[in-house]
Amino acid sequence: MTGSRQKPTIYDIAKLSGASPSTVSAALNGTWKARRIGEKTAKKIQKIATQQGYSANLQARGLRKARSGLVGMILPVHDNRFFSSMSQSFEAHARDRGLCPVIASTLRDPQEEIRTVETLISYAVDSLFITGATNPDALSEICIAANVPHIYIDLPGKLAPSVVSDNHLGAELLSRKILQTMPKLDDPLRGRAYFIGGDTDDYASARRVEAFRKTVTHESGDISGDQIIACGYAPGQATREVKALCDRLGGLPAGLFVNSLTAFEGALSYFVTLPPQAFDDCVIGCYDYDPFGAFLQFPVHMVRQNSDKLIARAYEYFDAGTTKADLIMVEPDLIPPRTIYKGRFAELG
Amino acid sequence: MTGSRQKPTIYDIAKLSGASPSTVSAALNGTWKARRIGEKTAKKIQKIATQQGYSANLQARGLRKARSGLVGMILPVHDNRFFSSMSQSFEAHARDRGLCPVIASTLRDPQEEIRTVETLISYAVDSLFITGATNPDALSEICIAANVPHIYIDLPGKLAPSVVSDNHLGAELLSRKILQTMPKLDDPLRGRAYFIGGDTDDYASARRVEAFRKTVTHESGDISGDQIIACGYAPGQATREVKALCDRLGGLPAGLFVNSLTAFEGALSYFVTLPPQAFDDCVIGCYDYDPFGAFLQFPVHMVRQNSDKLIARAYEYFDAGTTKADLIMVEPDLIPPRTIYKGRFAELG
DNA sequence: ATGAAAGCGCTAACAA
DNA sequence: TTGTTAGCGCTTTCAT
Repeated sequence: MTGSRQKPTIYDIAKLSGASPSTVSAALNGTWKARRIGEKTAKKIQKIATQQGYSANLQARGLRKARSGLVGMILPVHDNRFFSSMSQSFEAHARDRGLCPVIASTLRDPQEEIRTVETLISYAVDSLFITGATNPDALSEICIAANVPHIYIDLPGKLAPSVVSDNHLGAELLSRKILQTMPKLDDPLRGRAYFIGGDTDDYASARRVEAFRKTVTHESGDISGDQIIACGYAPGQATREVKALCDRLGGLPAGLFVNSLTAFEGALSYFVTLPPQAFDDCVIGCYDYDPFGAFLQFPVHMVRQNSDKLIARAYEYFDAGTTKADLIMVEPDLIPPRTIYKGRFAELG
Repeated sequence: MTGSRQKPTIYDIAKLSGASPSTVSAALNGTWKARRIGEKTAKKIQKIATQQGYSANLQARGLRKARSGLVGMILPVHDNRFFSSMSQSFEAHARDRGLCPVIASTLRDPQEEIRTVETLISYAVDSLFITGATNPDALSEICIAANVPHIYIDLPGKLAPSVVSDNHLGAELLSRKILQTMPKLDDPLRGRAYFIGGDTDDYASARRVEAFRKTVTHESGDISGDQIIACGYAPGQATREVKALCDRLGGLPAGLFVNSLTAFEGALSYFVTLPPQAFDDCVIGCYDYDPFGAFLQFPVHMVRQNSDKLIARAYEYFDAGTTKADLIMVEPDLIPPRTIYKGRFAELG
């Protein structure tokens, strides 16, 4: 069994090459030119290292240099289109910078968020990306105490820079699209646009409601309180509310702004009970994107939060080395019905 | 600026408490009972540590103990329902064991897979979960050389234990369901079941085709080669092939076994061009699950690979400390049409 | 152009 | 019951 041999260290390579450990170290970590090691020495050492299957112990290096080469990200769940595409981007950008990404989900549990941030800090992550935190400021305090640069994605923190999707703009685009393309109906109540789903305590939803309000008021002169049904994100609740709305109106409204994929799923489970022609005089929009939206029996406008752009901006912020707490806005994309979006990683299944 | 202070070490705590570093170490890492440290000493130290905001430097611990407390997983992409739910399970199980999960995607690039495995090994991961590898054996060699326990998920490796979804069983269940519920049509060609999508070079698909073959032969006495259209996973290709098939048959076949979500997406982009009644005499099944399948205008049976079970079995294997290279089979679930599956993390958006 | 040696923060013998 | 000490593998002055 040769398989159980230990991994070689710089001391092993030093012995084999006749050079000292520090020379080996320099030869192998790229600093040899700066350290004025002879080219032939360096090459020789590198050759031996390769032969021996040497690779640096990154824990040891991290310990010595007090930076690990790890970048951390915390998010609520992996199992979600938005967050998983963030992971994908986060990772790609980390690789571009020679860093090793560590992504952890916290299940929207404040305790878990704190524990996770502490764990990542214990592994000496060089910086931390935080998304979907329930209590940003508590996390910032921990990071600040540990001297770890951090940035919030999609949800602003007061104590650190943040990159957020421009919810107001996205909702405005979607609202306007709905209002401008929806049919004129005789029934005044059915002829209006309705906003469904989400929680106005939530930063993102509050901004979207605000934009919906503004746009509807702008286009139709006024808006009534019952046009906004912020019934939370749970699919079941959305199902009930959409059904109640349609029962009240005697049919689908002319316009429907659905404020999240989960609410959309809920609405859909009511929609499948409807005949196809029920959708003839209704324009539907969904804030959030899922490719399957393209395959429904009725067209639906979707807003796609550009996760890659959010992540890219965050990295750029760190690259720039700026230090003041900024709020960086990223515009979302309005996706026309029946569009199958091809993203950066679209060809991979 | 108190924020820029360094993190306290056991030496700081030692000074403050009057105890020695090793006593502090034991008091703070839980080994103090075994080390026969007095309870009051331990408590005092712990109190001071908390006050000082101490947390262990896990790199240093890892270096000393030669195990990092990290568990690695590599997968092709994050941005995929199956893999992201694997991530979710992988992480939950890691947490249960007090380990820190590091998940890396390799974009189905053999070079990237190797680089990533090497990186994770350099961080001294305690074990490695590998899924969707293009060249398992090469990765095993690296892991074996570095003495890192590893396990393959969903794709068997020859040199290490593997937990795989029982593709044969899943395909058999789905095939049987399709065959037993599909309508009897007068047209003999339309009256058959067809298999579309996937690549027979691929381990999983090969097993599925095998099961489809067997089941069809068993139920209808024989099978013709043109019932199997393994046209790859690309949506575009599936669109073309489904369209060609329907053109040839003069309508949808009585049964259609679609062999992946991506192929299904492709089929759907043809289906949206069809009138709803086109689906009246066609039973559709899809190997792989997406909740949006529940919202289509026609019913579709889906097979859900139970990612949580795959991961759980893999962890159990390590827990058991067994060493021989096993092949562990996990049965997938057949999901009836219009079912919105509620998983372990279903309530989290 | 290269080597010797200290030390990053922690744990684990071994002493006491 | 607790302290002393060596050393995990690496980087980095400081010498030479």
